[in-house]
Amino acid sequence: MNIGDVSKRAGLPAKTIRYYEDIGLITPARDTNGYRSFCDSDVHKLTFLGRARTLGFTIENCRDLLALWDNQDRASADVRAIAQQHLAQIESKIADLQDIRHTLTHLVHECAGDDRPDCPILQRLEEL
Amino acid sequence: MNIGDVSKRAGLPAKTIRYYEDIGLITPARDTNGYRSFCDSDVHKLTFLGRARTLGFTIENCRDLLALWDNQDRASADVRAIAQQHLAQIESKIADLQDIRHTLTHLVHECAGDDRPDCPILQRLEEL
DNA sequence: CTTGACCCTCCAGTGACTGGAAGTCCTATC
DNA sequence: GATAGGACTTCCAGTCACTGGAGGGTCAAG
Repeated sequence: MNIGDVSKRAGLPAKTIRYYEDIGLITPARDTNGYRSFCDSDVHKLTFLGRARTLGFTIENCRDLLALWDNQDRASADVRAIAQQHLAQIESKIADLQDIRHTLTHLVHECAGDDRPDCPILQRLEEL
Repeated sequence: MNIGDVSKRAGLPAKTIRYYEDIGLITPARDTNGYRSFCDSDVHKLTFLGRARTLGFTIENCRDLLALWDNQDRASADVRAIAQQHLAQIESKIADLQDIRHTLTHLVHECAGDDRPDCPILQRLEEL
């Protein structure tokens, strides 16, 4: 299977797939003409990667998850640890953004938003 | 005032301050020895920038906000528009992350997290 | 006169791609 | 057989907002 088909099947841009090969996440075979020749397992891995990335796992997380996925002797605790740590990061990021949202909402509400120059947003950015 | 003092006062790393000069956000004077010589207005601007960046405004937003801040004839509506647009982006990012959190929480709860290989997290990343 | 803290510039790297140039290969049509 | 187009290849550069480090100049204290 060529990269274009795989791209459609896995839902990843061809560029991204080449990049994943570059950094060693996949190692597709090559045809005599130099074209990458993907097998089902490659497509499977790429789909897996796409899902994991959608959930915000870093590439290094993905590398670890793929290794565990490949390893039949894995302990599910190892997978869970990665997911749990990632979850904690997501939660802290949400909290940060919620703080920011709070402040911004406040500022936007306070500002008249007309053609006069007086603006509490700018004032608060000075004083905050 | 030298960059070290400004760094403390504005709460920004010296590296960042040099970078902000590089990209034209500030233009501090120079002493005869080549050292940057910051005036109060520079420090004021840098503090403003620090605040805006903390709230997640992009550098280009900051550039616009600084210009409005400098411009006594500004309309507060222009400032508000920038803040409002940014707020919308923050809110959409929060929503995305909350979706991810939802899924991840689910997965983590389902996984036994013991020394057996069976792992619903990996399964779901295949199927999802 | 030396030590150590501070300052300077310039280059490279981060993460995870993405865009584009320049060239090869395959397939279909005339 | 020529040609047009699309798909594929590699390689280089750019994104965003810094950050780290090398290699060197400057300054104040002892």
